[in-house]
Amino acid sequence: MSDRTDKTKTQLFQAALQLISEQGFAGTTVDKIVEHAGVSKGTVYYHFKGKAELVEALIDSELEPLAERFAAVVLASTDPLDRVMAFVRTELEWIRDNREFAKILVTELWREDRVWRESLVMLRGRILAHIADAILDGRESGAFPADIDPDFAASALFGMTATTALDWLVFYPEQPVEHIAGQIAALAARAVRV
Amino acid sequence: MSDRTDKTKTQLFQAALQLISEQGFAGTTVDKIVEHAGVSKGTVYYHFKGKAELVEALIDSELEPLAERFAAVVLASTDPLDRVMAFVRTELEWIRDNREFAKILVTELWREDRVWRESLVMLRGRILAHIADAILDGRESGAFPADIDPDFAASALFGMTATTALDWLVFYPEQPVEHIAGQIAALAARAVRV
Amino acid sequence: MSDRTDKTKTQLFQAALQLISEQGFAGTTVDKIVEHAGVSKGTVYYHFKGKAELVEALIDSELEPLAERFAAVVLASTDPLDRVMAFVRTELEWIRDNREFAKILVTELWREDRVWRESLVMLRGRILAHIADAILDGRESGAFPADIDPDFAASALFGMTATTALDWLVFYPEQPVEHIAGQIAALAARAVRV
Amino acid sequence: MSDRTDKTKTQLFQAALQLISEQGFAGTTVDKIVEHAGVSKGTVYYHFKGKAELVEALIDSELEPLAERFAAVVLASTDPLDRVMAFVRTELEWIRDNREFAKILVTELWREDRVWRESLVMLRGRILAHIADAILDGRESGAFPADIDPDFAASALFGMTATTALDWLVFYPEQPVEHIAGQIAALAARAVRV
DNA sequence: CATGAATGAGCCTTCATTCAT
DNA sequence: TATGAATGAAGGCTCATTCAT
Repeated sequence: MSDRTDKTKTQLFQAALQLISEQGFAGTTVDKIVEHAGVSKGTVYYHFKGKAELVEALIDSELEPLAERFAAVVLASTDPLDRVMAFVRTELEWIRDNREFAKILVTELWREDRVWRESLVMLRGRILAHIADAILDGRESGAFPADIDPDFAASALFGMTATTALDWLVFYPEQPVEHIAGQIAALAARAVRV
Repeated sequence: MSDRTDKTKTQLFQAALQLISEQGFAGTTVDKIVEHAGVSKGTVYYHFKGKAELVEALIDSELEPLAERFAAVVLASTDPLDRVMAFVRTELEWIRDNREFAKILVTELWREDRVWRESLVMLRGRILAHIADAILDGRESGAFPADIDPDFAASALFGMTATTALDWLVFYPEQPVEHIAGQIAALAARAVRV
Repeated sequence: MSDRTDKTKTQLFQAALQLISEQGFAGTTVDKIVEHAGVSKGTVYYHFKGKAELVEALIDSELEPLAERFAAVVLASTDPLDRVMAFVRTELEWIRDNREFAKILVTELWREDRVWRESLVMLRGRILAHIADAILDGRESGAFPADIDPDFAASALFGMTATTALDWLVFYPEQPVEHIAGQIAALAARAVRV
Repeated sequence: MSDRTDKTKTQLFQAALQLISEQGFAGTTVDKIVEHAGVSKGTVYYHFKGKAELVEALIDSELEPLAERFAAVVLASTDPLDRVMAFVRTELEWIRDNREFAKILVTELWREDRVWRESLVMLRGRILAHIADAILDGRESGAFPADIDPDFAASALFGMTATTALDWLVFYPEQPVEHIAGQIAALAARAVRV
């Protein structure tokens, strides 16, 4: 992949990311994307099979670093609760910094007719595996309830954090992030402890 | 509103509900709806201003009973924890029985370009107010932590239940509902304890 | 099918026929057709599944009368040679009067990727069956050679007439039709004699 | 023209010939051709003015040998009927061996909007001249009818052979070639004899 | 109250061609 | 001599909406 190709794809990704977060996938036309990116329409179809594949590539390129960040964070400690809290904090920070992209993820994750769904599901699996692992550790060491289902709890913590953060950012954006973070952390910590 | 009007609207609602739950809002054309409903295309525009208004009316007609159900459930007890748990259980049951419609709600709630968004936000407010009220009671009675933010906790419990239930129904549909219910209830109960 | 629908389809057929005979199928855009027909673009897609289906319907509507004309002509006599000559003459006249449409038929008949190919092949079969029948009669009565293959000879006479007529009309349009007719008739008559 | 240029053009010709015979001219994109030929897209425009000129050059390169073959065959004898029959047999063999290319020729010959049409028409003229010459000989020697039009008859024989052969190959490919050859030869022989 | 033919703006995509390297 | 990224005009098609009946 040449430098020129690299640059063009980056421009397309940035334009698509901004527009889709603002107007959704269906509402974002290829015309708008290329106008924003400053390239011609045919360029999209030179680099990608179509609009959907462009978005798929965009999602992949955005999510790969995210998955790695989660992995690093969760592996940074050995204490189960620390690991869970680090995970929740990281998720929260990421949503705060990528609010629009996070909205895309939530609204697209359960749609079964999207070509990039597989990417999202795979990513979700990789991320949740880390946190489920930490919960399993905590359950076995007695720090977490004996009857907790690690996979399920991981899903619950992830979803609670995501939707709550979005709710707050969308409906009450004036609230300081620290307050949200503290509240989510407190709820999460209580939810898993014995 | 005559009987004939009533019947026509009902047919349109049923067709739209089924199709949108299967193929999304954008994927559901007016043509498909009227074909399913067994009426002509012009009929939609005789009864509604357009497709969006039809969906809005549909959502209103579906959600009103839901809001009332939540209100009744939460008011049925005076014990804070009972009220919270009843709420979670009701939400779970509703998602289980209206899985596709629940998907619509989640994927549409944060989209700011939908005409029916106001309906959804209003509904969310009404529902969350009940549970926030219960949490406030619990905080004041000492049953729940003193530093819990009722609005925030309500949002968190609601979101956790919704996303987790959907996760499970979509990704692991073979899991028995009882298991999900038990795990969500346990997490929720722990999350609000002192 | 209402009167209005009838009228619209007729307009579309006329426009498509003229344009395709002038510029071929691929060269004839839907935009051009609707402009010529005086209707809007969407009308094509209201009445037909797409451009190809419009052309298919057009071909069907044009060819049906042609097939009937051939049938009537061939059945008008009982003398084998008369029947064959009447067939050749009719084919020639039709090509002379529908020169452009005839070009379409020849250039499309052997293309295997056209949706209307089946229509053309069916028509060819129906037409050739009549002439093959006449040739078989002639063979059995001794008027035609004993070893002549009726199906084959029918195909040969049909093709000879068609390509020769087109050749002359396209390459030497100044030649009087009578000369062509006489020559073709003489060749055909000799070709089947004992 | 360097060796490299030669090799590149040959690769492009081979790729184009195969693809066009399979998918037609319009269905064969420059992208497909260069991919098949293993060269880059710009190469086509370095060696040719465009797609059409590439095809024109291809047709010229393919047809030149064919024209020479016809010339040689027709000139190999002095007996008019032998010459005519040799011509028909050669045409038939060529169509049998180049079935797809023959289809291209038939479907393109009457289209007036192709840049290579001139090539085809010129070729047709050269080929038909040979056979018309033989027929003229036969007419003057009394072997053929006195009122036969040589140009016309040449066109008729050529067209009859071509369309009949294609008909058979396309619609009844299981028929042995010998049967077709015998029938065409018999028809042709009868058609021109006194 | 209902119909359904007609509309047309807007969409995604194709593809021959250009041009800087 | 060759490359391949970029171009943009043009095409077929969708679909919410209108309107005469």
